[in-house]
Amino acid sequence: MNKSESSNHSYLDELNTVQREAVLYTEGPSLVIAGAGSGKTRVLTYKVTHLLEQGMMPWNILALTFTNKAAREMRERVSKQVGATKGRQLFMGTFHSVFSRILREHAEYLGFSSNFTIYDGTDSKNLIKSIIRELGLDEKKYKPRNIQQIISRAKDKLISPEDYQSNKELVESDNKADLSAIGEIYSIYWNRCRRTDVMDFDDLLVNTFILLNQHRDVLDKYQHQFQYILVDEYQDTNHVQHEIVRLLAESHRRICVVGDDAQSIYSFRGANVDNILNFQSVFEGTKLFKLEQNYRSTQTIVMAANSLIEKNKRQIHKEVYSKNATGEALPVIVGDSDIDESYKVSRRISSLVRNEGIRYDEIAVLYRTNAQSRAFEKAFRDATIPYQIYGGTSFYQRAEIKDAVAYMRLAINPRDEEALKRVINKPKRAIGKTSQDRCAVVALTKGISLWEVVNDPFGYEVGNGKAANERLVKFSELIFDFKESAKDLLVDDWMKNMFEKSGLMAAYATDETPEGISHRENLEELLNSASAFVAQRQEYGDTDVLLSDFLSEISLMTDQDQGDDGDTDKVTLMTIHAAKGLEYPCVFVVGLEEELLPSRMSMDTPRQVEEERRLFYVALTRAEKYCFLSYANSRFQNGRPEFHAPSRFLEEINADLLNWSGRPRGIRRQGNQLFAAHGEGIMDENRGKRGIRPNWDHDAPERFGRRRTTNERKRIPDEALFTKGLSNMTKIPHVKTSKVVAGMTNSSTEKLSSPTSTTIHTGIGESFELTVGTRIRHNRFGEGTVIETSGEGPNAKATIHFENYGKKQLLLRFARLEKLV
DNA sequence: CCTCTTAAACTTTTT
DNA sequence: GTTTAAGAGG
Repeated sequence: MNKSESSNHSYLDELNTVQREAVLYTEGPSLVIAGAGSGKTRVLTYKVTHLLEQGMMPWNILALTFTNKAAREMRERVSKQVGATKGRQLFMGTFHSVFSRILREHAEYLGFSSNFTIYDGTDSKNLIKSIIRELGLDEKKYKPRNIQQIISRAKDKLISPEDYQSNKELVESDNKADLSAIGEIYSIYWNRCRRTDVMDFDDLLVNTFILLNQHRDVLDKYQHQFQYILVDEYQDTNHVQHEIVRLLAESHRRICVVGDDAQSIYSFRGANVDNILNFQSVFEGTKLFKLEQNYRSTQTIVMAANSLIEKNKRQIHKEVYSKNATGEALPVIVGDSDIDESYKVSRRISSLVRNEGIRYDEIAVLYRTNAQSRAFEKAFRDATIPYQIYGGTSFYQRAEIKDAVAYMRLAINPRDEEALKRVINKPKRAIGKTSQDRCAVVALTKGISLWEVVNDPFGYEVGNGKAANERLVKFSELIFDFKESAKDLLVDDWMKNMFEKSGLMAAYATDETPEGISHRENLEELLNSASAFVAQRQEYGDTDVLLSDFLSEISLMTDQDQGDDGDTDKVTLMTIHAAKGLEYPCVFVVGLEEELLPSRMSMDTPRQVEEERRLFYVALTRAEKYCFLSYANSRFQNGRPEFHAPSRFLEEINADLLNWSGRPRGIRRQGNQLFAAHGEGIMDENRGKRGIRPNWDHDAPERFGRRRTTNERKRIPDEALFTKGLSNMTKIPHVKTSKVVAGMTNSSTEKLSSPTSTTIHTGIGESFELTVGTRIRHNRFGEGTVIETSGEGPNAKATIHFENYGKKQLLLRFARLEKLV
């Protein structure tokens, strides 16, 4: 599809008729309904390019997305067309990041400082929790998470605490639920945030709305500045986002929103499909463009997805079609258990790689809940399939990083209570719960911030002993020092200083446990990222790169935004939500069972089920060539195996488009020892659990594409891994995937070659020895080499150098190691 | 005031 | 099965 880029308007040749019309229409409001895989991003980026070529200045274009990643990618693609300078000047980002910029600029209008703190979900939940406690309410009844959700929904709908408490329906329904204090909690939460110069994620939107709605001059400024507005994924906007967009665009009405109602999957977070369904009536005279040709998937996949989604009632009618290859019916894989499912999928993947020439990085496994990843991780490790997981705990969620960030936040805004509580006694300063509680009580009764009390515990007569108060003063002086130095030190220098003076690094300095080492490394990584940030900003001529700059940058980062892990050849595992907007040649949609997809939490109302159906639709339409579906007859959930029927959505797909047969042809025909060996691994895995045996007859697709010849097979990218596995099998078959289940003994006398070696006994009568130089694999740290062994029996330890995590000492009793050969 | 042990909740999705 | 939080004991 890519043509030469010599001509200025070459990009128009790369568009079909509707796409081109959508790009060229810039006079009034437009709505682009973009079916899955219909070139939505292409339209958006070319539209920006087109506006720039018409002579519009980049800073006059506002483009809003939902993820930093989407914004970054769009900017990159536009930059390729118009150059990096213009690309950089575009006003492009997530709702939250763009609005936080605007808010910092005009914070004083709202009674905030320009350095206000942004609370993440955990912070706001903790604050709500303390408020519930302060009010003497029962935490079992007022579940912080639940209350947080209710407050968040209220904010989405622009319901202020006053509105909330004077709204009869809300008050009544809360009373009925015996949760009559919610309004009060909301009100206290709201005021506490203001008093401590804090905004949560919702506030970034709500306060932007208030700013624009109540301050005509500010609204004028931005209406004038943003001469054209583009919004991506409009189906995922909530009410307040919609209202802000409406305000910004109402004067010139040069706005283009793009989205697909069939892919609306965030209503649990307040997204309202009505925003896109009613867009034409909000902006009268809106031009509607429907992108219906799918360029991504085979005809079969598109038809399967269509047959599913047409079961939804509320939607904008469209007919997505594909002119790609017909493709094959979607194979359905049935597992006896969740474990069996994962092994069948893993074998199918191995087969695709070996026989179809598919690379690992062309494959994605999509599931409803993160918890489902575990079984696949295990199966992939056993089959030596490289993989990476999207989501999970992000860098910024790690305890030591949160500690460091808390110090950073305190230095910018000492009134930040959550940060203060987090590090006031970290590392240990002998400021215990009692001292803290006394301060909190004084702050509460006097209506001042915790920080003020900590600052002057003597003056406020906190009630602590002299020594305790002195420790508080010492801490406040430390923070004050950080605050001062943050004004002129470069972030990375500041951070180095903070690590030392706070004692954060020292706390881990002598800790030689793997955890301690990892904490140090993470802190160093944070420092590195600060240095990189400084370097990058300085490249653009910014000389003073201060803590406040860095902090506002990372406050809106999420796990989605990092660790693309390079372009390594790995299978990707992620939730369906995380997969939105992505595409893969080969997709496995797994766990297609009732109460999982649809989720048990979302099957009460038709509306919820429709959203679950859309979720499945999103999953299906990620696939380009191959789309496998799978479910398990039983699954470990809540500690016990549960049995669920196959998902109703499977039956909703046109039966002709599914392939249930799954007769094996691949395995035996290949006559490959490697596979058989993996089979043993599977049996070992299942033995003693539920007596599950691998069922060979269900593996391997009926027939998928053309088989590779032997010669072709030799050229596949992952040859090295393949042969490694083979030689593995021929040499020490039974040891390959042996797991450490029981303890181990020191058997140094037996080994002549190495004075220190440790035998690991596995639970199934096998054992292997750990000697210096042994290659092993660890659950979390990946592959590594044994450098040293020590200790005996239950205290046996090994020092191992991991390729990705460096040197770590592991207590073998706990470390589940696999030996690699 | 700190640390270790035990208990509980948790698993739907996230800017 | 995991991780985080509360409680007891030192």
